[in-house]
Amino acid sequence: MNLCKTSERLAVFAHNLEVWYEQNKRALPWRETTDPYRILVSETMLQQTRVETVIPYYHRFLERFPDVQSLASAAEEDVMKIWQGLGYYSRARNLKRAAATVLADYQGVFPNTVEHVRALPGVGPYTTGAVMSIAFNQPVAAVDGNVLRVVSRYLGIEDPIDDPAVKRVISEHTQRAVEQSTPRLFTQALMELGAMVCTPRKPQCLTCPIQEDCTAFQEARVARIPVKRPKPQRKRLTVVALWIEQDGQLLVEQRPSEGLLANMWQLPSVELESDNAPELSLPLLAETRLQRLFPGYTDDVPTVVREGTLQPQTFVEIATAKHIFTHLEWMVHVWRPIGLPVKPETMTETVNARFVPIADLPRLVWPKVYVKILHDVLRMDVASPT
DNA sequence: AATCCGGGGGC
DNA sequence: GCCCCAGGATT
Repeated sequence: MNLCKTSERLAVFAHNLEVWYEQNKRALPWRETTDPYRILVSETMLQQTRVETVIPYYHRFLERFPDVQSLASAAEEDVMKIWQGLGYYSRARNLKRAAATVLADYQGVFPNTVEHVRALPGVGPYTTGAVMSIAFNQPVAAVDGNVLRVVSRYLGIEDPIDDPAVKRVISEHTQRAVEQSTPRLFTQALMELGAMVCTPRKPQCLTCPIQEDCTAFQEARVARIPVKRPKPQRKRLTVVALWIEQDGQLLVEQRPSEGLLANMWQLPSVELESDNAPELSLPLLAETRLQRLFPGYTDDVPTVVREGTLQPQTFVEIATAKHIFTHLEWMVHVWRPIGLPVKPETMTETVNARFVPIADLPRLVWPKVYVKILHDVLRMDVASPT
Protein backbone atom coordinates (compact mmCIF):
# COMPACT_ATOMS: atom_id res chain seq x y z
CA MET A 1 0.00 0.00 0.00
CA ASN A 2 1.39 3.34 -1.00
CA LEU A 3 -0.22 6.11 1.08
CA CYS A 4 2.36 8.78 0.36
CA LYS A 5 2.08 9.18 -3.33
CA THR A 6 4.24 11.60 -5.22
CA SER A 7 2.72 14.56 -7.00
CA GLU A 8 3.38 12.87 -10.30
CA ARG A 9 1.51 9.74 -9.30
CA LEU A 10 -1.39 11.79 -7.96
CA ALA A 11 -1.50 13.71 -11.23
CA VAL A 12 -1.70 10.47 -13.20
CA PHE A 13 -4.39 9.19 -10.85
CA ALA A 14 -6.44 12.37 -11.27
CA HIS A 15 -5.96 12.39 -15.02
CA ASN A 16 -7.08 8.76 -15.44
CA LEU A 17 -10.16 9.52 -13.38
CA GLU A 18 -10.96 12.63 -15.41
CA VAL A 19 -10.61 10.79 -18.72
CA TRP A 20 -12.95 8.09 -17.45
CA TYR A 21 -15.39 10.78 -16.30
CA GLU A 22 -15.46 12.59 -19.61
CA GLN A 23 -16.28 9.32 -21.36
CA ASN A 24 -18.83 7.99 -18.87
CA LYS A 25 -20.54 10.89 -17.11
CA ARG A 26 -24.30 11.09 -16.88
CA ALA A 27 -26.01 14.12 -18.36
CA LEU A 28 -27.30 15.95 -15.28
CA PRO A 29 -28.97 19.38 -15.31
CA TRP A 30 -26.41 21.01 -12.99
CA ARG A 31 -23.60 19.85 -15.25
CA GLU A 32 -24.72 22.30 -17.90
CA THR A 33 -23.61 25.33 -15.92
CA THR A 34 -20.79 26.71 -13.80
CA ASP A 35 -22.96 29.45 -12.29
CA PRO A 36 -22.05 29.30 -8.59
CA TYR A 37 -25.65 30.06 -7.57
CA ARG A 38 -26.97 27.11 -9.54
CA ILE A 39 -24.17 24.88 -8.30
CA LEU A 40 -25.03 25.86 -4.73
CA VAL A 41 -28.71 25.12 -5.30
CA SER A 42 -27.93 21.68 -6.71
CA GLU A 43 -25.37 20.80 -4.05
CA THR A 44 -27.72 21.86 -1.27
CA MET A 45 -30.55 19.78 -2.70
CA LEU A 46 -28.21 16.82 -3.14
CA GLN A 47 -27.24 16.73 0.52
CA GLN A 48 -28.41 13.30 1.73
CA THR A 49 -30.71 13.11 -1.27
CA ARG A 50 -30.56 10.98 -4.41
CA VAL A 51 -29.90 12.45 -7.82
CA GLU A 52 -33.18 11.19 -9.32
CA THR A 53 -35.16 12.77 -6.49
CA VAL A 54 -33.46 16.13 -6.90
CA ILE A 55 -33.81 16.62 -10.67
CA PRO A 56 -37.47 17.75 -10.81
CA TYR A 57 -37.03 19.93 -7.71
CA TYR A 58 -33.94 21.54 -9.25
CA HIS A 59 -35.84 22.53 -12.39
CA ARG A 60 -38.86 23.86 -10.51
CA PHE A 61 -36.69 25.79 -8.04
CA LEU A 62 -34.62 27.54 -10.69
CA GLU A 63 -37.64 28.32 -12.80
CA ARG A 64 -39.13 30.10 -9.81
CA PHE A 65 -35.88 31.51 -8.37
CA PRO A 66 -33.51 31.86 -11.35
CA ASP A 67 -30.89 33.96 -9.57
CA VAL A 68 -29.59 35.18 -6.22
CA GLN A 69 -31.76 38.27 -6.36
CA SER A 70 -35.04 36.43 -6.85
CA LEU A 71 -34.33 33.95 -4.05
CA ALA A 72 -33.09 36.61 -1.64
CA SER A 73 -36.26 38.65 -2.06
CA ALA A 74 -38.67 35.70 -2.02
CA ALA A 75 -41.10 34.96 0.80
CA GLU A 76 -39.81 32.08 2.90
CA GLU A 77 -43.15 30.30 2.56
CA ASP A 78 -42.85 30.33 -1.22
CA VAL A 79 -39.38 28.79 -0.98
CA MET A 80 -40.69 26.15 1.44
CA LYS A 81 -43.59 25.31 -0.85
CA ILE A 82 -41.17 24.57 -3.69
CA TRP A 83 -39.04 22.52 -1.29
CA GLN A 84 -42.04 20.60 0.10
CA GLY A 85 -41.44 16.86 -0.02
CA LEU A 86 -37.66 17.09 -0.37
CA GLY A 87 -36.99 16.91 3.37
CA TYR A 88 -34.38 18.50 5.64
CA TYR A 89 -36.21 21.79 5.37
CA SER A 90 -33.56 23.86 7.13
CA ARG A 91 -31.66 23.51 3.85
CA ALA A 92 -34.27 25.66 2.13
CA ARG A 93 -34.22 28.34 4.81
CA ASN A 94 -30.41 28.39 4.81
CA LEU A 95 -30.29 28.59 1.02
CA LYS A 96 -32.52 31.65 1.08
CA ARG A 97 -30.38 33.16 3.83
CA ALA A 98 -27.27 32.43 1.77
CA ALA A 99 -28.77 34.27 -1.19
CA ALA A 100 -29.63 37.20 1.06
CA THR A 101 -26.03 37.22 2.32
CA VAL A 102 -24.61 37.23 -1.21
CA LEU A 103 -26.88 40.13 -2.07
CA ALA A 104 -26.22 42.16 1.08
CA ASP A 105 -22.54 41.45 1.77
CA TYR A 106 -21.23 40.89 -1.77
CA GLN A 107 -23.52 43.13 -3.84
CA GLY A 108 -25.00 40.05 -5.49
CA VAL A 109 -21.63 38.83 -6.77
CA PHE A 110 -21.09 35.27 -5.54
CA PRO A 111 -17.95 35.09 -3.32
CA ASN A 112 -15.13 32.97 -4.72
CA THR A 113 -12.90 32.25 -1.73
CA VAL A 114 -13.05 29.28 0.63
CA GLU A 115 -13.51 31.48 3.68
CA HIS A 116 -16.42 33.47 2.28
CA VAL A 117 -18.21 30.50 0.72
CA ARG A 118 -17.79 28.40 3.86
CA ALA A 119 -19.36 31.20 5.91
CA LEU A 120 -22.63 31.10 3.97
CA PRO A 121 -25.55 29.56 5.90
CA GLY A 122 -25.99 25.86 5.23
CA VAL A 123 -22.59 25.55 3.55
CA GLY A 124 -20.31 23.07 5.27
CA PRO A 125 -16.98 21.49 4.32
CA TYR A 126 -18.42 19.36 1.50
CA THR A 127 -20.48 22.07 -0.16
CA THR A 128 -17.59 24.53 0.10
CA GLY A 129 -15.39 22.10 -1.82
CA ALA A 130 -18.11 21.41 -4.36
CA VAL A 131 -18.78 25.09 -5.10
CA MET A 132 -15.11 26.06 -5.15
CA SER A 133 -14.10 23.23 -7.46
CA ILE A 134 -17.13 22.88 -9.73
CA ALA A 135 -18.10 26.54 -10.08
CA PHE A 136 -14.68 28.20 -9.76
CA ASN A 137 -12.36 25.35 -10.76
CA GLN A 138 -10.32 25.92 -7.60
CA PRO A 139 -8.46 23.00 -5.95
CA VAL A 140 -10.63 22.43 -2.86
CA ALA A 141 -11.55 18.86 -1.97
CA ALA A 142 -15.25 17.97 -1.71
CA VAL A 143 -15.65 14.89 0.45
CA ASP A 144 -19.12 13.39 0.44
CA GLY A 145 -20.36 9.86 1.08
CA ASN A 146 -19.21 8.74 -2.35
CA VAL A 147 -15.69 10.04 -1.84
CA LEU A 148 -15.47 8.49 1.63
CA ARG A 149 -16.38 5.13 0.12
CA VAL A 150 -14.10 5.39 -2.93
CA VAL A 151 -11.06 6.66 -1.06
CA SER A 152 -11.46 4.36 1.96
CA ARG A 153 -11.46 1.43 -0.46
CA TYR A 154 -8.64 2.89 -2.50
CA LEU A 155 -6.49 3.27 0.61
CA GLY A 156 -7.77 0.08 2.23
CA ILE A 157 -9.03 1.83 5.36
CA GLU A 158 -11.11 -0.39 7.63
CA ASP A 159 -11.61 2.13 10.41
CA PRO A 160 -15.14 3.57 10.55
CA ILE A 161 -15.56 6.46 8.12
CA ASP A 162 -17.93 8.11 10.63
CA ASP A 163 -14.88 8.83 12.76
CA PRO A 164 -13.78 12.46 12.26
CA ALA A 165 -10.14 11.40 12.41
CA VAL A 166 -10.66 8.94 9.55
CA LYS A 167 -12.60 11.53 7.61
CA ARG A 168 -9.67 13.90 8.08
CA VAL A 169 -7.20 11.39 6.63
CA ILE A 170 -9.42 10.86 3.60
CA SER A 171 -9.95 14.60 3.14
CA GLU A 172 -6.23 15.28 3.23
CA HIS A 173 -5.54 12.61 0.64
CA THR A 174 -8.31 13.92 -1.59
CA GLN A 175 -7.00 17.46 -1.17
CA ARG A 176 -3.52 16.44 -2.31
CA ALA A 177 -5.06 14.79 -5.36
CA VAL A 178 -7.32 17.69 -6.33
CA GLU A 179 -4.27 19.95 -6.25
CA GLN A 180 -2.79 17.90 -9.10
CA SER A 181 -6.03 17.87 -11.10
CA THR A 182 -8.50 19.89 -13.04
CA PRO A 183 -10.69 20.50 -9.98
CA ARG A 184 -13.94 21.00 -11.88
CA LEU A 185 -13.56 17.58 -13.47
CA PHE A 186 -11.85 15.75 -10.64
CA THR A 187 -14.44 16.50 -7.97
CA GLN A 188 -17.31 15.34 -10.12
CA ALA A 189 -15.31 12.38 -11.43
CA LEU A 190 -14.67 11.03 -7.95
CA MET A 191 -18.35 11.32 -7.02
CA GLU A 192 -19.49 9.87 -10.33
CA LEU A 193 -17.20 6.91 -9.78
CA GLY A 194 -18.76 6.36 -6.35
CA ALA A 195 -22.26 6.61 -7.77
CA MET A 196 -21.80 4.42 -10.84
CA VAL A 197 -18.87 2.04 -10.25
CA CYS A 198 -17.61 2.05 -6.67
CA THR A 199 -21.12 1.51 -5.29
CA PRO A 200 -22.01 0.40 -1.75
CA ARG A 201 -23.15 -3.02 -2.95
CA LYS A 202 -21.86 -4.97 -5.93
CA PRO A 203 -19.18 -2.51 -7.03
CA GLN A 204 -18.15 -2.83 -10.67
CA CYS A 205 -14.45 -3.23 -10.00
CA LEU A 206 -13.75 -4.85 -13.35
CA THR A 207 -14.57 -1.63 -15.18
CA CYS A 208 -12.99 0.69 -12.61
CA PRO A 209 -10.38 3.10 -14.00
CA ILE A 210 -8.36 3.07 -10.77
CA GLN A 211 -8.61 -0.66 -10.12
CA GLU A 212 -4.90 -1.41 -10.31
CA ASP A 213 -4.04 1.16 -7.64
CA CYS A 214 -6.94 0.24 -5.35
CA THR A 215 -5.73 -1.39 -2.14
CA ALA A 216 -9.09 -2.97 -1.30
CA PHE A 217 -9.34 -4.54 -4.74
CA GLN A 218 -5.78 -5.81 -4.80
CA GLU A 219 -6.24 -7.34 -1.35
CA ALA A 220 -9.80 -8.61 -2.01
CA ARG A 221 -11.24 -6.44 0.79
CA VAL A 222 -13.70 -4.37 -1.26
CA ALA A 223 -16.80 -6.02 0.19
CA ARG A 224 -16.03 -5.06 3.78
CA ILE A 225 -15.07 -1.43 3.14
CA PRO A 226 -16.24 1.12 4.10
CA VAL A 227 -16.87 0.31 7.75
CA LYS A 228 -19.54 2.35 9.51
CA ARG A 229 -20.54 2.70 13.10
CA PRO A 230 -23.79 1.01 14.16
CA LYS A 231 -26.81 3.31 14.15
CA PRO A 232 -28.89 4.11 17.23
CA GLN A 233 -32.36 2.65 17.42
CA ARG A 234 -35.26 4.76 16.22
CA LYS A 235 -37.70 6.16 18.74
CA ARG A 236 -41.30 5.16 18.07
CA LEU A 237 -43.97 7.80 18.58
CA THR A 238 -47.74 7.56 18.39
CA VAL A 239 -49.49 10.64 17.05
CA VAL A 240 -53.17 11.23 17.76
CA ALA A 241 -54.56 13.77 15.31
CA LEU A 242 -57.97 15.44 15.21
CA TRP A 243 -60.19 15.81 12.18
CA ILE A 244 -62.40 18.82 12.86
CA GLU A 245 -64.31 19.84 9.75
CA GLN A 246 -66.95 22.55 9.88
CA ASP A 247 -68.71 24.46 7.10
CA GLY A 248 -66.19 23.45 4.45
CA GLN A 249 -63.26 24.38 6.66
CA LEU A 250 -60.67 22.15 8.32
CA LEU A 251 -58.95 22.82 11.60
CA VAL A 252 -55.17 22.80 11.11
CA GLU A 253 -52.23 23.86 13.24
CA GLN A 254 -48.73 25.12 12.55
CA ARG A 255 -45.78 23.30 14.09
CA PRO A 256 -43.26 25.23 16.24
CA SER A 257 -40.68 27.39 14.47
CA GLU A 258 -37.81 25.15 15.56
CA GLY A 259 -37.12 21.45 15.49
CA LEU A 260 -38.73 18.72 13.44
CA LEU A 261 -40.70 19.96 10.42
CA ALA A 262 -40.40 23.52 11.67
CA ASN A 263 -43.29 25.83 10.76
CA MET A 264 -45.05 23.21 8.68
CA TRP A 265 -48.77 22.51 8.98
CA GLN A 266 -50.52 19.47 10.37
CA LEU A 267 -53.75 18.35 11.97
CA PRO A 268 -54.07 19.34 15.64
CA SER A 269 -52.40 16.48 17.44
CA VAL A 270 -50.64 15.08 20.46
CA GLU A 271 -47.55 12.88 20.43
CA LEU A 272 -46.59 10.20 22.90
CA GLU A 273 -44.08 7.38 23.03
CA SER A 274 -45.66 4.30 21.52
CA ASP A 275 -44.79 2.24 24.57
CA ASN A 276 -47.27 4.36 26.50
CA ALA A 277 -50.05 4.13 23.93
CA PRO A 278 -52.45 1.29 24.60
CA GLU A 279 -55.03 1.31 21.82
CA LEU A 280 -58.04 2.17 23.99
CA SER A 281 -56.58 5.40 25.29
CA LEU A 282 -56.26 7.03 21.87
CA PRO A 283 -59.79 8.49 21.69
CA LEU A 284 -59.36 9.79 25.21
CA LEU A 285 -56.19 11.55 24.10
CA ALA A 286 -58.14 12.99 21.18
CA GLU A 287 -60.75 14.15 23.67
CA THR A 288 -58.07 15.82 25.78
CA ARG A 289 -56.72 17.72 22.79
CA LEU A 290 -60.19 18.74 21.71
CA GLN A 291 -60.96 20.00 25.19
CA ARG A 292 -57.80 22.10 25.13
CA LEU A 293 -58.73 23.63 21.76
CA PHE A 294 -62.35 24.30 22.71
CA PRO A 295 -62.70 24.80 26.45
CA GLY A 296 -66.28 24.09 27.41
CA TYR A 297 -67.22 22.70 24.02
CA THR A 298 -69.16 20.00 25.81
CA ASP A 299 -71.49 22.52 27.47
CA ASP A 300 -74.29 21.62 25.07
CA VAL A 301 -73.94 17.86 25.29
CA PRO A 302 -75.29 15.48 27.89
CA THR A 303 -73.84 15.51 31.37
CA VAL A 304 -72.61 11.98 31.08
CA VAL A 305 -70.16 13.13 28.41
CA ARG A 306 -69.23 16.34 30.16
CA GLU A 307 -68.25 14.55 33.34
CA GLY A 308 -65.58 12.45 31.75
CA THR A 309 -67.28 9.15 31.14
CA LEU A 310 -66.83 9.77 27.44
CA GLN A 311 -67.16 6.56 25.48
CA PRO A 312 -64.56 5.65 22.90
CA GLN A 313 -67.36 5.43 20.34
CA THR A 314 -67.64 9.19 20.56
CA PHE A 315 -64.69 9.31 18.16
CA VAL A 316 -64.17 7.36 15.01
CA GLU A 317 -60.78 6.63 13.48
CA ILE A 318 -60.87 7.77 9.85
CA ALA A 319 -57.23 7.29 8.80
CA THR A 320 -53.88 5.98 9.90
CA ALA A 321 -50.44 6.45 8.44
CA LYS A 322 -46.95 5.32 9.33
CA HIS A 323 -44.03 7.56 8.57
CA ILE A 324 -40.36 6.78 9.15
CA PHE A 325 -37.82 9.52 9.75
CA THR A 326 -34.08 8.96 10.17
CA HIS A 327 -34.17 8.99 13.94
CA LEU A 328 -37.83 8.40 14.78
CA GLU A 329 -41.00 6.74 13.59
CA TRP A 330 -44.52 8.15 13.62
CA MET A 331 -47.70 6.13 13.78
CA VAL A 332 -50.42 8.66 13.08
CA HIS A 333 -54.04 7.97 14.04
CA VAL A 334 -56.67 10.44 12.84
CA TRP A 335 -59.82 10.64 14.95
CA ARG A 336 -63.03 12.48 14.13
CA PRO A 337 -65.50 13.35 16.87
CA ILE A 338 -69.13 12.43 16.14
CA GLY A 339 -72.16 14.05 17.68
CA LEU A 340 -70.14 16.69 19.46
CA PRO A 341 -70.88 20.18 18.18
CA VAL A 342 -67.71 22.18 17.73
CA LYS A 343 -68.17 25.92 17.46
CA PRO A 344 -65.21 27.64 15.76
CA GLU A 345 -65.88 30.86 17.69
CA THR A 346 -65.19 29.10 20.99
CA MET A 347 -61.64 28.07 20.00
CA THR A 348 -58.89 29.15 22.34
CA GLU A 349 -57.09 32.08 20.80
CA THR A 350 -53.70 31.19 22.18
CA VAL A 351 -53.31 27.93 20.26
CA ASN A 352 -51.47 27.87 16.96
CA ALA A 353 -54.46 26.52 15.08
CA ARG A 354 -57.03 27.91 12.69
CA PHE A 355 -59.84 26.89 10.38
CA VAL A 356 -58.85 26.92 6.72
CA PRO A 357 -61.19 26.49 3.75
CA ILE A 358 -60.48 23.08 2.29
CA ALA A 359 -59.84 24.61 -1.13
CA ASP A 360 -56.99 26.62 0.39
CA LEU A 361 -55.16 23.70 2.00
CA PRO A 362 -52.73 23.35 -0.94
CA ARG A 363 -51.37 26.82 -0.17
CA LEU A 364 -49.90 25.59 3.11
CA VAL A 365 -46.67 23.59 3.45
CA TRP A 366 -47.32 20.03 4.60
CA PRO A 367 -45.08 17.20 5.80
CA LYS A 368 -45.24 14.17 3.54
CA VAL A 369 -47.24 12.07 5.97
CA TYR A 370 -50.02 14.67 6.05
CA VAL A 371 -50.00 14.94 2.27
CA LYS A 372 -50.84 11.26 2.31
CA ILE A 373 -53.49 11.57 5.03
CA LEU A 374 -55.23 14.51 3.35
CA HIS A 375 -55.23 12.61 0.10
CA ASP A 376 -56.70 9.52 1.76
CA VAL A 377 -59.48 11.45 3.47
CA LEU A 378 -60.24 14.26 1.01
CA ARG A 379 -58.97 12.79 -2.26
CA MET A 380 -57.07 16.02 -2.63
CA ASP A 381 -53.44 16.72 -3.49
CA VAL A 382 -52.16 19.40 -1.14
CA ALA A 383 -48.56 19.04 -2.32
CA SER A 384 -48.87 21.36 -5.29
CA PRO A 385 -50.79 24.65 -5.39
CA THR A 386 -53.73 24.42 -7.77
C1' DA B 1 -18.37 13.25 19.87
C1' DA B 2 -23.41 12.71 19.65
C1' DT B 3 -27.87 14.19 18.16
C1' DC B 4 -30.98 16.15 15.43
C1' DC B 5 -32.85 17.03 10.91
C1' DG B 6 -36.89 14.02 5.79
C1' DG B 7 -37.81 11.22 2.50
C1' DG B 8 -37.21 7.69 -0.87
C1' DG B 9 -35.40 3.60 -3.38
C1' DG B 10 -33.15 -0.85 -3.69
C1' DC B 11 -32.75 -5.26 -1.98
C1' DG C 1 -36.98 -4.86 7.56
C1' DC C 2 -32.20 -2.60 6.59
C1' DC C 3 -29.05 0.40 4.19
C1' DC C 4 -27.74 4.63 2.32
C1' DC C 5 -27.98 8.66 -0.16
C1' DA C 6 -23.30 14.85 -3.82
C1' DG C 7 -24.28 16.82 4.82
C1' DG C 8 -24.86 20.74 8.15
C1' DA C 9 -25.98 22.76 12.59
C1' DT C 10 -26.19 22.38 17.30
C1' DT C 11 -24.97 20.76 21.76
